[in-house]
Amino acid sequence: MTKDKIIQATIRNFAKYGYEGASMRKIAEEVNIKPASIYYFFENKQNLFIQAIKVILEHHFTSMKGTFEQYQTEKLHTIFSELFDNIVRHHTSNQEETKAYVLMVNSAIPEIKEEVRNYLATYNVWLVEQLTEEIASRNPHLDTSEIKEIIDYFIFLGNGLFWGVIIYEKSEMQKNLKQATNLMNQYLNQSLGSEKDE
Amino acid sequence: MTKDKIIQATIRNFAKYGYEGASMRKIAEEVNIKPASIYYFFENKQNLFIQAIKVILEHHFTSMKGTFEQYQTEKLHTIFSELFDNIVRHHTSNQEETKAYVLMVNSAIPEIKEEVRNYLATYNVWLVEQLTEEIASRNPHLDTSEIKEIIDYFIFLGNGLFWGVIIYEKSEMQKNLKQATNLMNQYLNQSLGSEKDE
Amino acid sequence: MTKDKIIQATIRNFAKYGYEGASMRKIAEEVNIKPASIYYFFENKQNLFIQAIKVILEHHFTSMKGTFEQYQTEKLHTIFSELFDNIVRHHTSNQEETKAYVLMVNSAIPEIKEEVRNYLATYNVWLVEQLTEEIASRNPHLDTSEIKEIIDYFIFLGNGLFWGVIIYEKSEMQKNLKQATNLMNQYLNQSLGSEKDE
Amino acid sequence: MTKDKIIQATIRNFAKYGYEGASMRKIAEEVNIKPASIYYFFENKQNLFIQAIKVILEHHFTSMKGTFEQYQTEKLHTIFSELFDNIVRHHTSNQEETKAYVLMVNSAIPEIKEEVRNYLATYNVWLVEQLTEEIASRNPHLDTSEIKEIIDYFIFLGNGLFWGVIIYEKSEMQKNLKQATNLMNQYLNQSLGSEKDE
DNA sequence: AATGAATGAGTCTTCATTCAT
DNA sequence: AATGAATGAAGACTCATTCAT
Repeated sequence: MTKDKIIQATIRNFAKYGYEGASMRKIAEEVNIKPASIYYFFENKQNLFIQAIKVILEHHFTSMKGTFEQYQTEKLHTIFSELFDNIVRHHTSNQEETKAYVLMVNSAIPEIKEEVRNYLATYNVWLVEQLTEEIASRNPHLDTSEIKEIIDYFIFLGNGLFWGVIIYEKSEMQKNLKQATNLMNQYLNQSLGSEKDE
Repeated sequence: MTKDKIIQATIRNFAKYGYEGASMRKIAEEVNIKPASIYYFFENKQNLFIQAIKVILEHHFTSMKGTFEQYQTEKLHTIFSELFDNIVRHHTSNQEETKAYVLMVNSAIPEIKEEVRNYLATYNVWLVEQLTEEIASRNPHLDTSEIKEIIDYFIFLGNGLFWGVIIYEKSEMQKNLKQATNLMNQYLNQSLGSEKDE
Repeated sequence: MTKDKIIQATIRNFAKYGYEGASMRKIAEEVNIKPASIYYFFENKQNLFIQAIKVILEHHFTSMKGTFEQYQTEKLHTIFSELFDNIVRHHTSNQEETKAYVLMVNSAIPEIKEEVRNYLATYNVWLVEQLTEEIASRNPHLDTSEIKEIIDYFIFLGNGLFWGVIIYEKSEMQKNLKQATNLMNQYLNQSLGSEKDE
Repeated sequence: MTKDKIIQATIRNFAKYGYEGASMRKIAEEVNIKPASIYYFFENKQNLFIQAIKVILEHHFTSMKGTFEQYQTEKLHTIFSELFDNIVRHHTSNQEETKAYVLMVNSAIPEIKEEVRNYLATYNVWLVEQLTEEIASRNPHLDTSEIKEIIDYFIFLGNGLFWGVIIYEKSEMQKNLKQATNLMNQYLNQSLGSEKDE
């Protein structure tokens, strides 16, 4: 479908050139249509880019949610480790979306920045909710703030992984992945005491 | 000096709008000169931006080097903790340079990307050299690969801090800073065995 | 009927934006159809506008003719006064058509200008013929050129009324209407001598 | 000077094609520069047209004021007759400005319409003030409302002349001019009684 | 050291129009 | 009778850059 192809080309061009650097002409060229035709599907450039962004963010959410649901019943160490793994996997295999995401985060277009910041907030809420439940059910003795701290460490390590994907080659990320997992396990073990977390 | 003012305006505009989004006209406006005047000091747009980038990277290097030299003689835990602290301090108090840096890393302009990648490599070599020396002198029993592993963990945690500065408010970074320090200390303690590192 | 609705929307848009400023898209929007659908009824933009113009001019002619026939048998003063009244009434209650008319008169589209100039000429001939007959029958002693002069004064005062409708509010036109009538009566009385005009 | 030439070309194009029909490219062509160069002198299209309009209106005011001052000391009949003469002379010898003026009066661009409406109001105030003084000084027995009525008749007849310039050829306007003068004199004589107005 | 004037190339966008359905 | 999809041409405007002064 033409509309989808336009979105995909927009993501590619956004990642490569940024919002201002990307041009309707180049996007059209990649879809093998004329620039004017884009305006049949999208109101204007900003609108097109916002819709492209929504696709990227939904894709990210779907990916993380899928992983979470798949490993929900495993032990905590596994859940965290698999989530780390998915962060790296998702972003390395969707490098353009990831680069676009980095550009969006500080976009000069308020609507774009807003869109991403909102997503980040929503995603965070979801993540905290899900993880809180899994941690609490496995460790009834932990209070809310202790649980929140564990999650915060997880998120912090996830940030390290994310930025790694941006500056390192895909192949180098295995090392980072192992580091994140090690540090998280180490922290978990200490934090949960000597008990097993099941 | 006009030339410096142009560089500073360029950094601000680069951070805000990216390379393509930044315009000679706006930069000139901020310096209270006419666009044509910029060409007295800089060959062209690309050249101007490359020189601005050099200023940013040198500034970063100076900052990190300063911290390193200041705490070089302290114990390892302190060195790492102070370096983390400086990462956060430098980037939060130079947000525009930091945002510009994020844009440069994947710039569509090869010369810009190259410039940053080269710096990153150089900086890394310097960091590894310095840290290797300090770690080795304090832990003669560690072999090269063990030392390298410690440094890698440090860098990984530094990446988490860096990305945090981009997406969180300045005030939230203290939590991240503590997390990085904790994890590093924990790792160091385990990695260096039960011995003191002095 | 769709075709009529298109014509009406065209008149509205012509009045508001002029020929070049009016767009097929906006016209279609006002009729709740798609631009492509207009082409089922009209060959192209110019054709559509010419047909809209014809509607405006026919409407004007019908209006003036109606008034003339209604008061044909009255005394001259009344005929002129009622015609003035109708000029004001017709144009104030069809402001869009009137504004469109003003734009047409000097349109850059030769076909449009032509259409209106032809109408103006035809209308003038009709008016002169009708008025000549009525004046002559009531004043057998007047020769052709004397009659023509009376008509010319009437037309001149009508022009003043017409332009008044364009630049003044509807409410202000009563004053103008009275002025035209006064001046015409005054002129008629002097021109026809002290005799009654019946 | 380039800027002036642009203004003149703008007036010509505005008169011929209207605001939307006139294009920066055509204007530039007539001045033998490139469209981009216009933007060195004028912020944008609207701004350019507003400045062109100001030139037209100032020109009109200068013209009317000049005539008024020249004949100020003559008897009333002469003043009115010369003002009529100047209305016709000014508008026939500046047909493009006059046509532009007609388009402005109902422009879809609020700023343009506003500009002209403001001028019309200001001009009217000036005219009424000047004429009031001259009429009053020559006819001390007239009260304000009687004076105002005379002026209103003058303005009404002026409107008829103005619209005549738009729809008739220059050569036909002599007849209109004579009609306006006759009607005004006739009205003046009746209005001022049988007395001389000096 | 700075700029007024100018421009070619390119930006996003709108427009009238077409044509298969 | 109507439209979804598409486009060539043109619109206003911006941009980096030049060059004489």
